[in-house]
Amino acid sequence: MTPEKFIITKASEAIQALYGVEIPEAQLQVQVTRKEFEGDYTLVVFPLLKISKTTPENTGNAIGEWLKVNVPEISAYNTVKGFLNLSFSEVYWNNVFAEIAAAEDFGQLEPTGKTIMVEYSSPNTNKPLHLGHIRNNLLGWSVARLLEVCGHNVMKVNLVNDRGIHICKSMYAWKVLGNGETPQSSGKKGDHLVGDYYVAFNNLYKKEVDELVAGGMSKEEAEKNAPSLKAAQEMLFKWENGDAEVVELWKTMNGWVYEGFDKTYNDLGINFDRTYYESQTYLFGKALVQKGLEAGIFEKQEDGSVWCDLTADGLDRKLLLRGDGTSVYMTQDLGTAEQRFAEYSLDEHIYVVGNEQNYHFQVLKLILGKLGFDWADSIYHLSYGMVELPEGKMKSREGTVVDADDLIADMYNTAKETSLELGKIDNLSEEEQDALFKMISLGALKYFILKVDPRKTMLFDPKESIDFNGNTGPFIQYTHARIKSILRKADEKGVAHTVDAVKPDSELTPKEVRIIKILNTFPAKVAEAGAAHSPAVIANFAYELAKEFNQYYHDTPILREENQALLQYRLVLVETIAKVLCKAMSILGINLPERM
RNA sequence: GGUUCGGUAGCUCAGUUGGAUAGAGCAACAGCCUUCUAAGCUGUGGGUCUUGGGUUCGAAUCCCAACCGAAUCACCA
Repeated sequence: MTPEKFIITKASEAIQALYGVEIPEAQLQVQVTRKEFEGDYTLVVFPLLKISKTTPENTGNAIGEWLKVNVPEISAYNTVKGFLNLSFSEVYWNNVFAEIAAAEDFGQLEPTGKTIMVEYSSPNTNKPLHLGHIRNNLLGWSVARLLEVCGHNVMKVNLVNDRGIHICKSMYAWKVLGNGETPQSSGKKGDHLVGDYYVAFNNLYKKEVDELVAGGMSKEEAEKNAPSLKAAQEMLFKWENGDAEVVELWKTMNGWVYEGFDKTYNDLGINFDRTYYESQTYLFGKALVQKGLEAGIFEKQEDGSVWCDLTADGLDRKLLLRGDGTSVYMTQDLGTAEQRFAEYSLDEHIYVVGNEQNYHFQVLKLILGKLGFDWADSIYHLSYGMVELPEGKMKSREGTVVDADDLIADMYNTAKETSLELGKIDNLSEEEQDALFKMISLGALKYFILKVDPRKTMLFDPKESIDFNGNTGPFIQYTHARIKSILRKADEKGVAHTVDAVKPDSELTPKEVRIIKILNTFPAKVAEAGAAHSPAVIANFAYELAKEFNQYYHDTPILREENQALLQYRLVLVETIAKVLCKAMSILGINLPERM
């Protein structure tokens, strides 16, 4: 039971005893006591004045006195205005800490038996990943991990957009301009190679349009009739009809892209339990449209196109099948959702997709509900904000995208430079150093992205590389390395650090009580983060804990403490901090080093 | 125009089931390494929480209106 819950329970007993009134627990408010007042937790007494029919001070004092006399855990109280500040006894905090320190896997919540699918990443196969994808990938992976820690069964899936006109554009450009270039022949990473041809296509297309316009054609006409676009459309048509040559080229070039993506995913430390390909799912959903037509939910126009009228729900009419009977994105998503819920009997399905698609998911949910699926409400669009540059949005056409691989490499170099400059790891081997640089650079990147509330648009300034000081991943990694260094030295000296050192009457400094309080909030933070689908909550928790440790470390002797009982207690305390930091950071996908 | 989301220190961000004097980091300035890792710690300065109303013992937080910004409203995905 959390201290807050404990106080609420006891306070309602107090009110029952003092005023003979049964009070709903929701009416009792407990918060952490502000640092300028004495106490651990504060009961807000304003809402109780109607019951006590006296001043806030009298009410607070009466309840405080009752609690102090009747509840052994509560050792003191004071009332300031309408706030009853309560202090817990040292015995209480020692017991709390002993439980945390002895816990097998503190912060891991009880299994819920629920199955949750998290779809994230979902790239197009015509260009390499950029910073926006990084946010998606890190967020998706981390939320999945967070939900595991919350006790759910989680399935991570990727839906690769491997077909469509955009891929055909790369394919066409490669065919006419590529001279058979391959990743092997050029040494380029596959996704970058294909991306280069996508750019080449657009240049070619633009040139053709300009020429047509110069020849007297209207801009609109020219954009439709440029030969390269016609050729790409022709390829898409051939692909859909199974043309052997086109399909072969499509397979080859997608293969290059997948190799490239795999490397980037691997560098980021993310993975999936299952990968879907749109080439295999893009026909899904047509049966559902038929069903909706029969049920009278959808309507067919004279040209054969099928629509869903959502104007009554404050939205517009939505197309579900084109006049020629081919499906659109929405059609496929309807079918895919049905298929997944049926196959895995999901309790929740989370889509990690940028907020530019809010409308799409609003419509998706609505239509699934109209089709009568009771699981329509179990769909959750984790809508995250864009990553912007100081100049504004990233635009591939203007060459302002921050490439994922470049960024990862830059971070690595910065981590290496900083580490070598500080010179604390000279005795590590080359391999160990390399692993450390990776860990630190990735820690900095992941923390930078994940500490921000997912819903918010965030800013990235390429000119100022991501920080390694202050509220950052490396700060927390450094904290961990410090603790591990202490523990190594304790082991060398043969000083024990087991939970046995924690006794009910162990003496505690105010700082130690504060640390125990913070540690104790971890499970609640995990639950809160899970409910909000926000790893940022965990990042903030880890930072607060690390900061608290660094202050403690600065002015409290640990290894140098001469009193053996105190020394051992403190070792257990810092070791527990390290464990909790590891668990918390594992939710963000960040590893913590033994030394740095 | 409709819908959705956002606006907190110079910059990047916390804080919103309504609570006491709104917090961190960066940047600036001033200190702390013969002592457990200075990627650290301490201090100083920096705020009409976009604006105006309302609700109440109490509002950054809830409601209404306005202003500013973003996204979206395709026979694209």
